[in-house]
Amino acid sequence: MKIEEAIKSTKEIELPSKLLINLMYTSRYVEYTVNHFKEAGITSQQYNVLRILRGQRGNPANMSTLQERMIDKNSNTTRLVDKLISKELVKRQVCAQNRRKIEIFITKTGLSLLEQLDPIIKEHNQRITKNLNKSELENLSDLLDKLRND
Amino acid sequence: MKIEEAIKSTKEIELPSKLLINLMYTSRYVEYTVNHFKEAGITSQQYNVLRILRGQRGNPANMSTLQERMIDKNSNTTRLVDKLISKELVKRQVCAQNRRKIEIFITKTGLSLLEQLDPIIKEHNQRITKNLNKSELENLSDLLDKLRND
DNA sequence: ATACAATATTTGTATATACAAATGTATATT
DNA sequence: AATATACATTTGTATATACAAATATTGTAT
Repeated sequence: MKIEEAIKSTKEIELPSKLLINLMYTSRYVEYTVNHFKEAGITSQQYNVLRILRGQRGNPANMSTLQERMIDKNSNTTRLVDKLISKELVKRQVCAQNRRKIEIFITKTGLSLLEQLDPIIKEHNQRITKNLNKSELENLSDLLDKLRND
Repeated sequence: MKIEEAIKSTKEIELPSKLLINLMYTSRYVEYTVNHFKEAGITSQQYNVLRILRGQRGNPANMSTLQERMIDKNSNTTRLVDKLISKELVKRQVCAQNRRKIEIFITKTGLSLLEQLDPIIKEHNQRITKNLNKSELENLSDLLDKLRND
């Protein structure tokens, strides 16, 4: 379905606006199809933080690093991490070198939650992008990169 | 900047996941660049509702129509409309034919707020998409349509 | 050493969102 | 007509988000 149809727009929208609406609409569409996180008892933001922490391969990340790498940068990282701590998926400790900094580590429990989600998410991601072949996926990703290029 | 760089991913991500991350990241990126709404005292969801109502050209929309056409469908439409009413940007009345339904109209104040925002948003949308030429924009929009096609 | 600015994170408070349950209205069935 | 079912929206409640102000720590200049 073309985006104009999807949002039932009557009159023609100019190209830049149309594209941006399409971008946000499609992004929301993709997010709505995901419910693995809810089943696992976390939010997508929390998942995102866990992924960043796993990517650290044993090294801790501090708050500012998390904030910088998160897809949705507007969340309140302190409270987001609080939630993960209460679920025992991460732990926190004050940085010995600089006590303003906090070091966040993913726990064993956190890692095994991710491992449990990995195949489900992989399968889902393939399914949701199934209409596009490899070169279209690459093309689309490149165009998004180019859009952001500032 | 390539998406891997943007989110500082160390190891290679498979294409479908990479694309979906890029999609969400870029969508958020675009949203963060917008602050006209805040200046106008509304949220982007509220703006979205106002746009839908203007698109009705004098005809009312009811709650379910708004919900269906909104970019972000998970908002609580009742309360969102409540906010707009308190700002006198829309008005609501019970449908005479079917009193379960509520008819929402945009007010003169709502319309002139949109008119005031129109050129600002148009200019901004052009600026934020300036790295892509016409055919790239079309191509990108088509790929997003194709992705969603179910 | 003291004062001051810079950095890193947390907290307070207001607002928004998610989602199930409740309400009120219309339509269909007996 | 009474009852059940479907429909459209609202409300309750828990949680999340936004963002400014506060706190704590460090580095730097006097």
